[in-house]
Amino acid sequence: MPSTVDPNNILPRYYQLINIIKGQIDSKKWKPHEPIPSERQLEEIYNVSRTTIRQALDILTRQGYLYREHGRGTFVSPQKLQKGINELTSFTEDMLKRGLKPASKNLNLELIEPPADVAAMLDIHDKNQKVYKIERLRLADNQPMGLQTSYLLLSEGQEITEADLGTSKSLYRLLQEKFNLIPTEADETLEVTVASEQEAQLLQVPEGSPLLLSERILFSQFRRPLEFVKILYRGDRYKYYARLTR
Amino acid sequence: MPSTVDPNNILPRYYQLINIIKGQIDSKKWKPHEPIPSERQLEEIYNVSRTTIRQALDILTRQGYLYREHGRGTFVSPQKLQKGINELTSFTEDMLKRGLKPASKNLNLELIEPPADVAAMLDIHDKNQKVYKIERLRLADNQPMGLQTSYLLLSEGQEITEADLGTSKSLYRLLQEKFNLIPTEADETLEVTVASEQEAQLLQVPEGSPLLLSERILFSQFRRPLEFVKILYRGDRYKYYARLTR
DNA sequence: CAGTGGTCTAGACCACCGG
DNA sequence: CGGTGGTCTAGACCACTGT
Repeated sequence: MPSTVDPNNILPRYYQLINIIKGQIDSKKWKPHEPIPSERQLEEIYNVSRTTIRQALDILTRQGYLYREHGRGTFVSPQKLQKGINELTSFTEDMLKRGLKPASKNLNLELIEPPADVAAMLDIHDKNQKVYKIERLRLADNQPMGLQTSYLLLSEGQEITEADLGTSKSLYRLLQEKFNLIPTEADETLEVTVASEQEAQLLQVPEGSPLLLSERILFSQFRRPLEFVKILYRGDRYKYYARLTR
Repeated sequence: MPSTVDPNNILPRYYQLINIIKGQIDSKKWKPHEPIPSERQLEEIYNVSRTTIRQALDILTRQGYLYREHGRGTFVSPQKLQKGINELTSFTEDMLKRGLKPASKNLNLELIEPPADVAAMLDIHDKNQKVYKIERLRLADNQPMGLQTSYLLLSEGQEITEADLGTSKSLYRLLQEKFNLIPTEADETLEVTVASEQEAQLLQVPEGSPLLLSERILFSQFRRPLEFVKILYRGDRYKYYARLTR
Protein backbone atom coordinates (compact mmCIF):
# COMPACT_ATOMS: atom_id res chain seq x y z
CA MET A 1 0.00 0.00 0.00
CA PRO A 2 1.73 3.20 -1.18
CA SER A 3 1.48 6.14 1.17
CA THR A 4 2.50 8.98 -1.10
CA VAL A 5 1.00 10.47 -4.23
CA ASP A 6 3.18 9.90 -7.27
CA PRO A 7 2.64 12.58 -9.95
CA ASN A 8 4.02 10.19 -12.57
CA ASN A 9 1.66 7.36 -11.72
CA ILE A 10 -0.83 6.53 -14.47
CA LEU A 11 -3.62 6.77 -11.91
CA PRO A 12 -4.93 10.28 -11.31
CA ARG A 13 -3.78 11.82 -8.05
CA TYR A 14 -7.25 12.02 -6.51
CA TYR A 15 -7.61 8.31 -7.15
CA GLN A 16 -4.30 7.50 -5.48
CA LEU A 17 -5.48 9.59 -2.55
CA ILE A 18 -8.69 7.60 -2.32
CA ASN A 19 -6.71 4.39 -2.04
CA ILE A 20 -4.37 5.85 0.55
CA ILE A 21 -7.22 7.15 2.69
CA LYS A 22 -9.20 3.91 2.40
CA GLY A 23 -6.05 2.17 3.57
CA GLN A 24 -5.79 4.41 6.64
CA ILE A 25 -9.39 3.62 7.50
CA ASP A 26 -9.23 -0.10 6.82
CA SER A 27 -6.06 -0.43 8.86
CA LYS A 28 -7.79 1.47 11.68
CA LYS A 29 -5.13 4.17 11.76
CA TRP A 30 -8.02 6.58 11.42
CA LYS A 31 -10.87 5.40 13.62
CA PRO A 32 -14.64 5.86 13.32
CA HIS A 33 -15.89 9.28 14.42
CA GLU A 34 -12.33 10.59 14.61
CA PRO A 35 -11.44 13.60 12.49
CA ILE A 36 -9.00 13.04 9.66
CA PRO A 37 -6.44 15.77 8.93
CA SER A 38 -7.97 18.98 7.60
CA GLU A 39 -7.97 19.67 3.89
CA ARG A 40 -5.16 22.21 4.27
CA GLN A 41 -3.10 19.71 6.22
CA LEU A 42 -3.67 17.02 3.61
CA GLU A 43 -2.45 19.52 1.00
CA GLU A 44 0.87 19.70 2.86
CA ILE A 45 1.11 15.99 3.61
CA TYR A 46 0.53 14.75 0.09
CA ASN A 47 1.69 17.77 -1.91
CA VAL A 48 -1.43 18.12 -3.97
CA SER A 49 -3.78 21.07 -4.26
CA ARG A 50 -6.84 21.46 -2.11
CA THR A 51 -9.13 20.95 -5.12
CA THR A 52 -7.61 17.53 -5.67
CA ILE A 53 -7.89 16.67 -1.98
CA ARG A 54 -11.54 17.68 -2.05
CA GLN A 55 -12.23 15.59 -5.13
CA ALA A 56 -11.00 12.51 -3.28
CA LEU A 57 -12.86 13.38 -0.05
CA ASP A 58 -16.09 14.06 -1.95
CA ILE A 59 -15.99 10.62 -3.51
CA LEU A 60 -15.16 8.90 -0.24
CA THR A 61 -18.00 10.80 1.41
CA ARG A 62 -20.43 9.64 -1.24
CA GLN A 63 -19.19 6.10 -0.87
CA GLY A 64 -19.89 6.25 2.84
CA TYR A 65 -16.33 6.14 4.20
CA LEU A 66 -16.29 9.70 5.51
CA TYR A 67 -18.68 12.35 6.65
CA ARG A 68 -18.13 16.07 6.89
CA GLU A 69 -19.30 18.72 9.29
CA HIS A 70 -19.10 22.30 8.18
CA GLY A 71 -16.81 24.26 10.48
CA ARG A 72 -15.72 21.16 12.42
CA GLY A 73 -13.91 18.74 10.15
CA THR A 74 -14.05 15.53 8.17
CA PHE A 75 -14.65 12.33 10.09
CA VAL A 76 -14.44 8.59 9.56
CA SER A 77 -17.86 6.99 9.24
CA PRO A 78 -18.91 4.33 11.71
CA GLN A 79 -18.52 0.81 10.30
CA LYS A 80 -22.14 0.29 9.51
CA LEU A 81 -22.02 3.08 6.94
CA GLN A 82 -18.82 1.87 5.34
CA LYS A 83 -20.12 -0.89 3.08
CA GLY A 84 -19.53 -0.12 -0.55
CA ILE A 85 -23.21 0.20 -1.15
CA ASN A 86 -25.06 0.84 -4.43
CA GLU A 87 -21.91 -0.43 -6.08
CA LEU A 88 -22.36 -2.48 -9.18
CA THR A 89 -21.12 -5.96 -8.36
CA SER A 90 -21.35 -9.34 -9.96
CA PHE A 91 -22.72 -12.24 -7.94
CA THR A 92 -19.17 -13.36 -7.30
CA GLU A 93 -18.08 -9.98 -6.00
CA ASP A 94 -21.26 -9.60 -3.97
CA MET A 95 -20.65 -12.87 -2.14
CA LEU A 96 -16.99 -12.14 -1.50
CA LYS A 97 -18.00 -8.82 0.08
CA ARG A 98 -20.33 -10.69 2.37
CA GLY A 99 -17.53 -12.99 3.40
CA LEU A 100 -18.99 -16.00 1.60
CA LYS A 101 -17.29 -18.30 -0.87
CA PRO A 102 -19.03 -17.99 -4.24
CA ALA A 103 -19.39 -20.91 -6.59
CA SER A 104 -21.61 -21.86 -9.44
CA LYS A 105 -22.98 -24.87 -11.25
CA ASN A 106 -23.67 -24.46 -14.94
CA LEU A 107 -27.10 -25.65 -15.95
CA ASN A 108 -27.27 -24.42 -19.51
CA LEU A 109 -25.40 -22.35 -22.08
CA GLU A 110 -26.85 -21.70 -25.51
CA LEU A 111 -27.10 -19.14 -28.27
CA ILE A 112 -30.74 -18.28 -28.84
CA GLU A 113 -33.13 -15.80 -30.36
CA PRO A 114 -34.21 -13.82 -27.33
CA PRO A 115 -37.83 -13.82 -26.20
CA ALA A 116 -39.60 -10.55 -26.92
CA ASP A 117 -39.38 -9.16 -23.39
CA VAL A 118 -35.66 -9.82 -23.23
CA ALA A 119 -35.12 -8.29 -26.66
CA ALA A 120 -36.96 -5.20 -25.47
CA MET A 121 -34.82 -4.92 -22.33
CA LEU A 122 -31.63 -5.22 -24.39
CA ASP A 123 -32.92 -2.71 -26.93
CA ILE A 124 -32.58 -5.26 -29.75
CA HIS A 125 -34.40 -4.40 -32.97
CA ASP A 126 -32.70 -6.78 -35.37
CA LYS A 127 -34.85 -9.92 -35.64
CA ASN A 128 -31.80 -12.07 -36.33
CA GLN A 129 -29.74 -10.90 -33.39
CA LYS A 130 -28.98 -13.81 -31.10
CA VAL A 131 -27.97 -13.70 -27.46
CA TYR A 132 -26.30 -16.10 -25.09
CA LYS A 133 -28.59 -17.59 -22.49
CA ILE A 134 -26.69 -18.76 -19.44
CA GLU A 135 -28.39 -20.56 -16.60
CA ARG A 136 -26.45 -21.18 -13.43
CA LEU A 137 -27.13 -22.34 -9.93
CA ARG A 138 -25.26 -20.01 -7.61
CA LEU A 139 -23.76 -21.20 -4.37
CA ALA A 140 -22.42 -19.43 -1.32
CA ASP A 141 -20.28 -21.45 1.06
CA ASN A 142 -21.44 -24.47 -0.93
CA GLN A 143 -25.11 -23.84 -0.16
CA PRO A 144 -27.63 -22.90 -2.86
CA MET A 145 -28.11 -19.12 -2.85
CA GLY A 146 -29.73 -18.23 -6.14
CA LEU A 147 -30.77 -19.25 -9.60
CA GLN A 148 -29.37 -16.99 -12.30
CA THR A 149 -30.56 -16.60 -15.86
CA SER A 150 -28.42 -14.28 -17.91
CA TYR A 151 -28.93 -13.01 -21.45
CA LEU A 152 -25.72 -11.68 -22.92
CA LEU A 153 -25.67 -9.45 -25.98
CA LEU A 154 -22.31 -9.81 -27.71
CA SER A 155 -21.05 -8.76 -31.11
CA GLU A 156 -20.23 -10.93 -34.08
CA GLY A 157 -17.30 -13.16 -33.27
CA GLN A 158 -17.44 -12.69 -29.54
CA GLU A 159 -17.96 -16.12 -28.06
CA ILE A 160 -18.50 -17.60 -24.63
CA THR A 161 -17.80 -21.23 -23.87
CA GLU A 162 -18.44 -23.61 -20.99
CA ALA A 163 -14.75 -23.39 -20.25
CA ASP A 164 -15.01 -19.62 -19.75
CA LEU A 165 -17.71 -20.11 -17.16
CA GLY A 166 -15.74 -22.84 -15.49
CA THR A 167 -12.95 -20.50 -14.47
CA SER A 168 -14.66 -19.43 -11.25
CA LYS A 169 -13.87 -15.91 -12.36
CA SER A 170 -16.46 -13.21 -12.20
CA LEU A 171 -18.37 -12.94 -15.49
CA TYR A 172 -17.77 -9.21 -15.31
CA ARG A 173 -14.05 -9.76 -15.18
CA LEU A 174 -14.31 -12.20 -18.06
CA LEU A 175 -16.16 -9.69 -20.23
CA GLN A 176 -13.51 -7.12 -19.52
CA GLU A 177 -10.52 -9.35 -20.15
CA LYS A 178 -11.86 -11.18 -23.18
CA PHE A 179 -13.82 -8.47 -24.99
CA ASN A 180 -12.79 -5.25 -23.30
CA LEU A 181 -16.40 -4.69 -22.27
CA ILE A 182 -16.60 -2.91 -18.95
CA PRO A 183 -19.85 -3.05 -16.97
CA THR A 184 -20.37 0.50 -15.78
CA GLU A 185 -23.97 0.94 -14.83
CA ALA A 186 -27.08 -1.09 -14.19
CA ASP A 187 -30.77 -0.57 -13.55
CA GLU A 188 -32.17 -3.09 -11.15
CA THR A 189 -35.59 -4.02 -9.88
CA LEU A 190 -36.39 -6.21 -6.91
CA GLU A 191 -39.61 -8.00 -6.20
CA VAL A 192 -41.02 -10.97 -4.42
CA THR A 193 -42.09 -14.26 -5.93
CA VAL A 194 -42.55 -17.89 -4.94
CA ALA A 195 -40.61 -20.96 -5.98
CA SER A 196 -41.97 -23.17 -8.74
CA GLU A 197 -41.47 -26.89 -8.45
CA GLN A 198 -38.30 -26.85 -10.50
CA GLU A 199 -36.86 -23.78 -8.81
CA ALA A 200 -37.63 -25.24 -5.42
CA GLN A 201 -35.77 -28.41 -6.25
CA LEU A 202 -32.66 -26.62 -7.46
CA LEU A 203 -32.61 -24.20 -4.54
CA GLN A 204 -33.46 -26.96 -2.06
CA VAL A 205 -36.44 -25.21 -0.57
CA PRO A 206 -40.09 -26.27 -0.38
CA GLU A 207 -42.22 -25.45 -3.41
CA GLY A 208 -43.97 -22.13 -2.89
CA SER A 209 -41.19 -20.72 -0.71
CA PRO A 210 -40.78 -16.95 -0.99
CA LEU A 211 -37.93 -15.79 -3.21
CA LEU A 212 -36.39 -12.44 -3.99
CA LEU A 213 -36.31 -11.77 -7.72
CA SER A 214 -33.70 -9.35 -8.99
CA GLU A 215 -33.82 -8.20 -12.61
CA ARG A 216 -30.99 -6.16 -13.94
CA ILE A 217 -30.10 -4.45 -17.18
CA LEU A 218 -26.37 -4.02 -17.38
CA PHE A 219 -24.78 -1.30 -19.53
CA SER A 220 -21.26 -1.29 -20.90
CA GLN A 221 -18.89 1.65 -21.00
CA PHE A 222 -20.38 2.44 -24.41
CA ARG A 223 -23.72 2.89 -22.74
CA ARG A 224 -25.21 -0.02 -24.65
CA PRO A 225 -27.19 -2.78 -22.96
CA LEU A 226 -24.87 -5.70 -22.42
CA GLU A 227 -26.77 -8.14 -20.27
CA PHE A 228 -30.22 -8.76 -18.92
CA VAL A 229 -30.00 -10.95 -15.88
CA LYS A 230 -32.53 -12.40 -13.47
CA ILE A 231 -31.50 -13.87 -10.17
CA LEU A 232 -33.92 -15.73 -7.94
CA TYR A 233 -32.48 -15.56 -4.45
CA ARG A 234 -33.46 -17.81 -1.60
CA GLY A 235 -35.62 -15.62 0.60
CA ASP A 236 -34.17 -17.03 3.79
CA ARG A 237 -30.56 -16.38 2.85
CA TYR A 238 -30.35 -13.19 0.89
CA LYS A 239 -30.66 -9.60 2.05
CA TYR A 240 -30.25 -6.54 -0.10
CA TYR A 241 -28.52 -3.38 1.05
CA ALA A 242 -28.97 0.14 -0.25
CA ARG A 243 -28.10 3.65 0.76
CA LEU A 244 -30.42 6.47 -0.08
CA THR A 245 -29.69 10.17 -0.10
CA ARG A 246 -31.45 13.39 -0.95
CA MET B 1 -37.94 28.96 -14.04
CA PRO B 2 -34.97 31.35 -14.04
CA SER B 3 -32.58 30.97 -16.93
CA THR B 4 -29.59 32.91 -15.66
CA VAL B 5 -27.25 32.44 -12.74
CA ASP B 6 -27.58 35.20 -10.16
CA PRO B 7 -24.36 35.70 -8.17
CA ASN B 8 -26.37 37.34 -5.39
CA ASN B 9 -28.80 34.47 -5.02
CA ILE B 10 -28.56 32.63 -1.71
CA LEU B 11 -28.34 29.36 -3.61
CA PRO B 12 -24.85 28.45 -4.77
CA ARG B 13 -24.26 28.96 -8.47
CA TYR B 14 -23.72 25.29 -9.25
CA TYR B 15 -27.07 24.58 -7.67
CA GLN B 16 -28.82 27.23 -9.73
CA LEU B 17 -27.19 25.68 -12.79
CA ILE B 18 -28.55 22.27 -11.85
CA ASN B 19 -32.06 23.65 -11.76
CA ILE B 20 -31.64 25.47 -15.06
CA ILE B 21 -30.30 22.39 -16.82
CA LYS B 22 -32.95 20.12 -15.34
CA GLY B 23 -35.46 22.61 -16.69
CA GLN B 24 -34.01 22.41 -20.19
CA ILE B 25 -34.25 18.63 -20.07
CA ASP B 26 -37.72 18.44 -18.56
CA SER B 27 -39.05 20.94 -21.08
CA LYS B 28 -37.47 18.87 -23.87
CA LYS B 29 -35.40 21.76 -25.14
CA TRP B 30 -32.47 19.40 -24.79
CA LYS B 31 -33.50 15.97 -26.00
CA PRO B 32 -32.28 12.48 -25.08
CA HIS B 33 -28.96 11.50 -26.69
CA GLU B 34 -28.44 15.07 -27.91
CA PRO B 35 -25.30 16.85 -26.79
CA ILE B 36 -25.73 19.81 -24.48
CA PRO B 37 -23.42 22.81 -24.98
CA SER B 38 -19.78 22.12 -24.17
CA GLU B 39 -18.36 23.13 -20.83
CA ARG B 40 -16.52 26.09 -22.38
CA GLN B 41 -19.73 27.24 -24.05
CA LEU B 42 -21.66 26.94 -20.81
CA GLU B 43 -18.98 29.09 -19.19
CA GLU B 44 -19.81 31.85 -21.68
CA ILE B 45 -23.56 31.40 -21.53
CA TYR B 46 -23.93 31.53 -17.78
CA ASN B 47 -20.85 33.54 -16.86
CA VAL B 48 -19.48 31.10 -14.35
CA SER B 49 -16.16 29.34 -14.29
CA ARG B 50 -15.63 25.93 -15.79
CA THR B 51 -15.08 24.39 -12.36
CA THR B 52 -18.54 25.50 -11.32
CA ILE B 53 -20.06 24.20 -14.54
CA ARG B 54 -18.38 20.87 -13.97
CA GLN B 55 -19.64 20.68 -10.40
CA ALA B 56 -23.19 20.98 -11.68
CA LEU B 57 -22.68 18.52 -14.54
CA ASP B 58 -21.03 15.99 -12.25
CA ILE B 59 -24.02 15.97 -9.96
CA LEU B 60 -26.50 15.72 -12.83
CA THR B 61 -24.47 12.86 -14.27
CA ARG B 62 -24.58 11.00 -10.96
CA GLN B 63 -28.30 11.62 -10.74
CA GLY B 64 -28.78 10.06 -14.14
CA TYR B 65 -29.84 13.12 -16.13
CA LEU B 66 -26.71 13.35 -18.24
CA TYR B 67 -23.91 11.15 -19.46
CA ARG B 68 -20.49 12.15 -20.68
CA GLU B 69 -18.20 10.81 -23.35
CA HIS B 70 -14.59 11.78 -23.22
CA GLY B 71 -13.63 13.71 -26.33
CA ARG B 72 -17.20 13.83 -27.64
CA GLY B 73 -19.41 15.76 -25.31
CA THR B 74 -22.07 15.68 -22.62
CA PHE B 75 -25.42 14.17 -23.54
CA VAL B 76 -28.94 13.98 -22.21
CA SER B 77 -29.76 10.54 -20.80
CA PRO B 78 -32.59 8.54 -22.32
CA GLN B 79 -35.78 8.71 -20.26
CA LYS B 80 -35.42 5.32 -18.69
CA LEU B 81 -32.28 6.41 -16.95
CA GLN B 82 -33.76 9.68 -15.76
CA LYS B 83 -35.78 8.40 -12.81
CA GLY B 84 -34.60 9.93 -9.60
CA ILE B 85 -33.38 6.60 -8.35
CA ASN B 86 -31.66 5.88 -5.06
CA GLU B 87 -33.29 9.05 -3.87
CA LEU B 88 -34.45 9.08 -0.31
CA THR B 89 -38.24 9.31 -0.38
CA SER B 90 -41.01 8.85 2.12
CA PHE B 91 -43.80 6.42 1.36
CA THR B 92 -45.95 9.34 0.29
CA GLU B 93 -43.35 10.66 -2.13
CA ASP B 94 -42.60 7.17 -3.41
CA MET B 95 -46.23 6.57 -4.34
CA LEU B 96 -46.65 9.96 -5.97
CA LYS B 97 -43.61 9.23 -8.14
CA ARG B 98 -45.25 6.01 -9.24
CA GLY B 99 -48.40 7.88 -10.17
CA LEU B 100 -50.42 6.42 -7.32
CA LYS B 101 -52.51 8.24 -4.73
CA PRO B 102 -51.01 7.64 -1.30
CA ALA B 103 -53.14 7.39 1.81
CA SER B 104 -52.81 5.92 5.23
CA LYS B 105 -54.87 4.55 8.07
CA ASN B 106 -53.49 5.05 11.55
CA LEU B 107 -53.44 1.88 13.59
CA ASN B 108 -51.48 2.98 16.60
CA LEU B 109 -49.48 5.90 17.99
CA GLU B 110 -47.73 5.66 21.34
CA LEU B 111 -44.66 6.74 23.24
CA ILE B 112 -42.76 3.65 24.37
CA GLU B 113 -39.45 2.34 25.62
CA PRO B 114 -37.98 0.85 22.48
CA PRO B 115 -37.24 -2.87 22.23
CA ALA B 116 -33.54 -3.67 22.39
CA ASP B 117 -33.08 -4.19 18.64
CA VAL B 118 -34.73 -0.88 17.84
CA ALA B 119 -32.69 0.91 20.50
CA ALA B 120 -29.57 -0.52 18.93
CA MET B 121 -30.57 0.63 15.45
CA LEU B 122 -31.25 4.13 16.75
CA ASP B 123 -28.00 4.15 18.71
CA ILE B 124 -29.85 4.78 21.99
CA HIS B 125 -27.86 4.16 25.16
CA ASP B 126 -30.01 6.00 27.68
CA LYS B 127 -32.32 3.41 29.28
CA ASN B 128 -35.00 6.03 29.84
CA GLN B 129 -35.11 7.36 26.30
CA LYS B 130 -38.55 6.84 24.82
CA VAL B 131 -39.51 6.76 21.16
CA TYR B 132 -42.72 7.17 19.24
CA LYS B 133 -44.07 3.99 17.76
CA ILE B 134 -46.35 4.66 14.82
CA GLU B 135 -48.19 1.87 13.04
CA ARG B 136 -50.00 2.66 9.85
CA LEU B 137 -51.65 0.80 7.04
CA ARG B 138 -50.49 2.36 3.81
CA LEU B 139 -52.74 2.59 0.79
CA ALA B 140 -52.08 3.33 -2.87
CA ASP B 141 -55.08 4.26 -4.98
CA ASN B 142 -57.16 3.15 -2.01
CA GLN B 143 -55.76 -0.39 -2.07
CA PRO B 144 -53.61 -1.81 0.73
CA MET B 145 -49.96 -1.52 -0.23
CA GLY B 146 -47.95 -1.89 2.94
CA LEU B 147 -47.86 -2.10 6.69
CA GLN B 148 -45.54 0.46 8.26
CA THR B 149 -44.07 0.43 11.74
CA SER B 150 -42.02 3.49 12.52
CA TYR B 151 -39.90 4.28 15.59
CA LEU B 152 -39.20 7.98 15.85
CA LEU B 153 -36.47 9.34 18.07
CA LEU B 154 -37.32 12.91 19.03
CA SER B 155 -35.92 15.27 21.63
CA GLU B 156 -37.50 16.48 24.83
CA GLY B 157 -40.56 18.56 24.05
CA GLN B 158 -40.90 17.43 20.44
CA GLU B 159 -44.30 15.84 20.15
CA ILE B 160 -46.29 14.06 17.48
CA THR B 161 -50.07 13.78 17.63
CA GLU B 162 -52.75 11.88 15.77
CA ALA B 163 -53.67 15.19 14.18
CA ASP B 164 -50.19 15.54 12.71
CA LEU B 165 -50.50 12.18 11.04
CA GLY B 166 -53.95 13.00 9.81
CA THR B 167 -52.75 15.77 7.57
CA SER B 168 -51.97 13.48 4.63
CA LYS B 169 -48.63 15.23 4.51
CA SER B 170 -45.46 13.29 4.22
CA LEU B 171 -43.96 12.50 7.64
CA TYR B 172 -40.65 13.77 6.29
CA ARG B 173 -42.20 17.11 5.48
CA LEU B 174 -43.77 17.20 8.91
CA LEU B 175 -40.44 16.59 10.64
CA GLN B 176 -38.90 19.38 8.66
CA GLU B 177 -41.64 21.92 9.22
CA LYS B 178 -42.35 21.16 12.85
CA PHE B 179 -38.89 20.38 14.21
CA ASN B 180 -36.49 21.50 11.51
CA LEU B 181 -35.24 17.92 11.21
CA ILE B 182 -34.23 17.15 7.64
CA PRO B 183 -33.94 13.52 6.55
CA THR B 184 -30.73 13.39 4.58
CA GLU B 185 -29.59 9.81 4.37
CA ALA B 186 -30.81 6.31 5.02
CA ASP B 187 -29.50 2.78 5.11
CA GLU B 188 -32.00 0.29 3.87
CA THR B 189 -32.23 -3.47 3.71
CA LEU B 190 -34.71 -5.50 1.73
CA GLU B 191 -35.66 -9.09 2.31
CA VAL B 192 -38.47 -11.50 1.80
CA THR B 193 -40.92 -12.73 4.38
CA VAL B 194 -44.42 -14.18 4.60
CA ALA B 195 -47.60 -12.69 6.01
CA SER B 196 -48.69 -13.60 9.51
CA GLU B 197 -52.37 -13.99 10.18
CA GLN B 198 -52.76 -10.42 11.38
CA GLU B 199 -50.64 -8.92 8.61
CA ALA B 200 -52.54 -10.92 6.02
CA GLN B 201 -55.83 -9.58 7.28
CA LEU B 202 -54.73 -5.96 7.21
CA LEU B 203 -53.13 -6.25 3.79
CA GLN B 204 -56.02 -8.31 2.46
CA VAL B 205 -53.91 -11.17 1.23
CA PRO B 206 -53.96 -14.87 2.17
CA GLU B 207 -51.95 -15.84 5.24
CA GLY B 208 -48.47 -16.95 4.21
CA SER B 209 -48.38 -14.69 1.15
CA PRO B 210 -44.89 -13.46 0.25
CA LEU B 211 -44.10 -9.93 1.36
CA LEU B 212 -41.19 -7.58 0.77
CA LEU B 213 -39.76 -6.31 4.05
CA SER B 214 -37.92 -3.00 3.97
CA GLU B 215 -36.03 -1.87 7.05
CA ARG B 216 -34.58 1.57 7.09
CA ILE B 217 -32.52 3.67 9.44
CA LEU B 218 -33.06 7.32 8.67
CA PHE B 219 -30.47 9.93 9.55
CA SER B 220 -31.07 13.65 10.07
CA GLN B 221 -28.89 16.46 8.78
CA PHE B 222 -27.00 16.17 12.08
CA ARG B 223 -26.12 12.61 11.16
CA ARG B 224 -28.03 11.25 14.11
CA PRO B 225 -30.47 8.37 13.73
CA LEU B 226 -33.93 9.83 13.52
CA GLU B 227 -36.19 6.94 12.62
CA PHE B 228 -36.14 3.19 12.31
CA VAL B 229 -38.93 2.09 10.04
CA LYS B 230 -40.12 -1.26 8.75
CA ILE B 231 -42.50 -1.53 5.86
CA LEU B 232 -44.09 -4.82 4.86
CA TYR B 233 -45.08 -4.42 1.22
CA ARG B 234 -47.56 -6.61 -0.58
CA GLY B 235 -45.40 -8.81 -2.78
CA ASP B 236 -47.83 -8.64 -5.67
CA ARG B 237 -47.97 -4.85 -5.78
CA TYR B 238 -44.59 -3.46 -4.90
CA LYS B 239 -41.40 -3.35 -6.93
CA TYR B 240 -38.16 -1.74 -5.88
CA TYR B 241 -35.92 0.22 -8.25
CA ALA B 242 -32.23 0.88 -7.92
CA ARG B 243 -29.36 2.11 -10.03
CA LEU B 244 -25.91 0.72 -9.52
CA THR B 245 -22.62 2.16 -10.72
CA ARG B 246 -18.96 1.39 -10.45
C1' DC C 1 -5.96 19.31 -36.40
C1' DA C 2 -9.49 21.73 -33.34
C1' DG C 3 -12.78 20.61 -29.85
C1' DT C 4 -14.25 17.81 -26.12
C1' DG C 5 -14.14 16.18 -21.29
C1' DG C 6 -10.54 14.86 -17.33
C1' DT C 7 -7.18 16.39 -14.14
C1' DC C 8 -4.77 19.81 -11.52
C1' DT C 9 -2.95 24.24 -9.53
C1' DA C 10 -2.78 28.49 -6.47
C1' DG C 11 -5.34 31.48 -4.87
C1' DA C 12 -9.65 33.90 -2.98
C1' DC C 13 -13.77 34.75 -0.12
C1' DC C 14 -17.61 32.87 2.48
C1' DA C 15 -20.29 30.40 6.33
C1' DC C 16 -19.91 27.81 10.21
C1' DC C 17 -17.95 26.12 14.64
C1' DG C 18 -15.64 26.23 18.96
C1' DG C 19 -12.99 28.41 22.59
C1' DC D 1 -10.84 34.82 17.01
C1' DG D 2 -8.55 31.01 14.18
C1' DG D 3 -9.59 26.81 11.97
C1' DT D 4 -12.83 24.12 9.44
C1' DG D 5 -15.37 22.87 5.20
C1' DG D 6 -18.14 25.19 1.02
C1' DT D 7 -17.95 27.84 -3.09
C1' DC D 8 -15.66 30.00 -6.90
C1' DT D 9 -12.17 31.84 -10.22
C1' DA D 10 -8.72 31.85 -14.17
C1' DG D 11 -5.71 29.46 -15.87
C1' DA D 12 -2.97 25.19 -17.41
C1' DC D 13 -1.96 20.65 -19.46
C1' DC D 14 -3.55 16.04 -20.66
C1' DA D 15 -6.24 12.21 -23.13
C1' DC D 16 -9.55 11.32 -26.14
C1' DT D 17 -12.76 11.76 -30.30
C1' DG D 18 -13.76 13.19 -34.96
C1' DT D 19 -12.35 14.97 -39.61
